[in-house]
Amino acid sequence: MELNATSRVILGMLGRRPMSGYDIKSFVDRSTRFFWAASYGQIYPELRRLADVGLIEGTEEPQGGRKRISYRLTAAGRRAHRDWLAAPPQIHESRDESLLKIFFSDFAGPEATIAALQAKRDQHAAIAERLRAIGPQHKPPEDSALLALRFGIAFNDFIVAWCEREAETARARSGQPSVA
Amino acid sequence: MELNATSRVILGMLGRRPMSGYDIKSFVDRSTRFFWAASYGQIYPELRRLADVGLIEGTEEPQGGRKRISYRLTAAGRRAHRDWLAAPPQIHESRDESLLKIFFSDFAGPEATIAALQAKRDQHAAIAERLRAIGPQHKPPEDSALLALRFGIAFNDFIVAWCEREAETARARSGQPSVA
DNA sequence: GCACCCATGTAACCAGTTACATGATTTG
DNA sequence: CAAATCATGTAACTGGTTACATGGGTGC
Repeated sequence: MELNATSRVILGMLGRRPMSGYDIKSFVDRSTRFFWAASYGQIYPELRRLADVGLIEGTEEPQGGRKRISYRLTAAGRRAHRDWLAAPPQIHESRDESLLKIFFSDFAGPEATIAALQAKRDQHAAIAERLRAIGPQHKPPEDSALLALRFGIAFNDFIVAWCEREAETARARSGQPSVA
Repeated sequence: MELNATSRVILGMLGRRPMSGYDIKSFVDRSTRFFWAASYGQIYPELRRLADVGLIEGTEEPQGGRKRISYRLTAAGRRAHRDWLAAPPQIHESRDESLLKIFFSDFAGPEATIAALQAKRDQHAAIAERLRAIGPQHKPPEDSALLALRFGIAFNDFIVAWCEREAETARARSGQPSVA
């Protein structure tokens, strides 16, 4: 029963605590979004499929007249999630337009390379800032989730520093003195 | 005339030199693949579309009885490419299964977190190695392409070091002494 | 002669986003 | 009472990969 990409994050989230589809979506948006997104169009059909194959089970828990289905892992679901965790990671895709621009930038001259480096710098500085902002709000929920957050921050900070350094040397090379 | 994602890499490649669809595909596979992939199923239809809207033009240059269409940028294509380079980067997507595993790893206990860190480390060490291998083969073709390569290497090296550091502290925390 | 590379192209499929429909509840 | 939020769900679309079909050229 080949699990697809979205089911990984669903199983993972339900491994933390029972959740509704809505909960999963909003939690993903506040946590894994930067390296693993999911939309309603994926989540709801996938929840049904996972329930059909017995990896999760849903119980209706309406809040007043507002319907709500809370899902949790079954024993088989816990096993599947554990097995996935133990298996070597496969997927590592990225589409990085800022890096593509750097790659091609000398088509428009050395100033374009510097501009592309600065644009990338700014982009990652903004992400690092957003990641820092979500840090304190969740008080230590689970260790490894915070570890992933720390990774995101460290990693974006690294890119900011790298871009600054390279822009500096590129600026120096193209004759313009560095700071003033 | 909204350009799609694949057309960016096509325009960029043709900005370096005239190429066939086959050339583009194999060059992408040896260069931008890690941060911007493209498949034949995207490239060939897109070449036709770009030619239809006048951003590129193709000339048939059969090599013996083997057919071959070489494409190059038109003036409009050069303009479009330059405009794109100058615009702020938008797309920055990633799907990182190794980080998702770190995120969820404490579901299976602290040893699982350490294992996930090591798995991520190994993955990026392998990528860094592959990037280093392609470095010298292309002797400085264009500066900014090499800059992007250097970015890939630095960035993967950083992740390797980060994972090692975190695995170390995690190991120390879980009682097992670090090296021996 | 076989395997492999050059070269173009498409059909079938899969994954995923966007935008909408629907409706209850809460909050200002 | 309006707007935001909770909540589920789907249809239409977009983007993309995989796998195949086709055929000539090159090297062993």
